[in-house]
Amino acid sequence: MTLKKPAGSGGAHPVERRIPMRDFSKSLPMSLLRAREAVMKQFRPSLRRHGLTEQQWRILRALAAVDAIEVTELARVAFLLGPSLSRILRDLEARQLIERRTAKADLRRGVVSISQKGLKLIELVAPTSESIYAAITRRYGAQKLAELQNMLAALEHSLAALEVTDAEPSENE
Amino acid sequence: MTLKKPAGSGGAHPVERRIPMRDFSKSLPMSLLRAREAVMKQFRPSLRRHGLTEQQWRILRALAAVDAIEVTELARVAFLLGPSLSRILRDLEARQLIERRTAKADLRRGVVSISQKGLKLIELVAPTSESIYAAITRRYGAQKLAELQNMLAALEHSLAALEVTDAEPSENE
DNA sequence: GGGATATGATTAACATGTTAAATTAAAGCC
DNA sequence: GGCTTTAATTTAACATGTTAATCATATCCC
Repeated sequence: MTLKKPAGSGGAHPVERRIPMRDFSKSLPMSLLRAREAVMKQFRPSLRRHGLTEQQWRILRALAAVDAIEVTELARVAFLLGPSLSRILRDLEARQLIERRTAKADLRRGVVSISQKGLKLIELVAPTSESIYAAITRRYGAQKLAELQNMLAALEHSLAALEVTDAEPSENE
Repeated sequence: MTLKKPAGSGGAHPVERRIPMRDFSKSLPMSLLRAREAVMKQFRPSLRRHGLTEQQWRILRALAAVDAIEVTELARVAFLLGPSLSRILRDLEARQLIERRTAKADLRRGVVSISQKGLKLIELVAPTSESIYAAITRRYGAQKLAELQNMLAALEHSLAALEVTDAEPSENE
C-alpha cells in the first residue's frame, strides 16, 4: 500500500506517478494467466517425473487420439506455433516417442504418429493426470467448470470477430 | 476425421490407438490457453509497435502504479518468476525505462521504480491499450466479463487449497 | 514446360518460462 | 564474534514463445 516517496533516498530523481489506468492485476489477461497457472501447477510435477513438459504432453495426447496427423494440423490441435512444434517433434522423435514420414501426395507435408513407446508412456501418465483433473473438478464443481468453459469459448468466439484491429490512433505515419 | 490406417504406407509399424481420455482440446488448461491467446492477440501488435513485449508492459504498468517496489514484490504483482524478472529488469534498465537501487536496511533487496522516460512510454501506449480493452468489453459484454473474472478468481482460490498434491499412485516411494 | 508465386516446414534470433545452482547478505545460534 | 542457516537475487541451462527468414516442393499461368 505505502504510497509515500523515499524523499531523496538514493540520489536518483523520484518521479510523480498516477497514470489513470485499470487496475493492472484485475485485467482479463492477468486473470486468465493466473487461473491457468493455478491449474497447470497441479499437473506439472507429475509430468516432470515422467520427463515430459506440458507441451510435449499436449502433442503426445493429440497423437494418441488419431492414427496419424499432418504437422500443420497437429500445430492447430495442440495449439503450438510451427517453430515450437518443429523443435519438439525433433526431440520426441529422437526419444522414439513418435514416428514421422512425409505425405506421398505432397512431399512438403510431414505426417506424424505416436509410437508404441509413446503409447506406453501415455498409459503410465494418464491415470495420475486424470486423477488430478477429477480432483480439480470436484473442488471447483463440475457444473461451474462446464459453465466456465462455455464462457471461455464464448470469449474466444467474440474476439475471433475483432481479429487484430490494427492501426494506432495518434501515430499517423 | 479419417481414422483409417495407412495400411503399410511407410514401412514403419502402425499402431493401435484409442486410450480412453478426456477430449484433449476441451480440457480446462487448453480452454484457458486459447482464451488468453485470443485476448493477447489483440494487444500484442500495439505493444510491439512500441518495442515492448507483454511482460515488459506488465512490469512498466505495475511500476507506474507505485512509487517504488521491491523486486520480490514486483515479481508477485507482475506474476513473473524471479529469473525472468531479473533478465527483463536488466534490459529495461539498459533502456533507461526504470531505475534501481538497493534497500538501505537490507542490501540483498533491490528496489525498482519507473523513470520519466518510462512514464512517457506508458502515456504513449496506454490510450491504444485502453481502447482495445474497451472494445473487448463491448464485444463480450461488461456484465459477462465481470462474471468470467469472478469465476476465474474462484477457480484460482479453489486450487490454492489443493496445492501440488504430489506423489504418484503406482510409483511407490 | 518453365518461371513467378504460393505453401508447408524448418531454421534463426531473441525473449521468456522453468528448475537448479550460485552468490551475496541477514539472522540465528553458541 | 564467528559459524551455520536462511533469505533475496542473479546466473546457468534448457525448453518454449514469437517473428522473420530460409528452403523445398507445389501450383499457376502464360
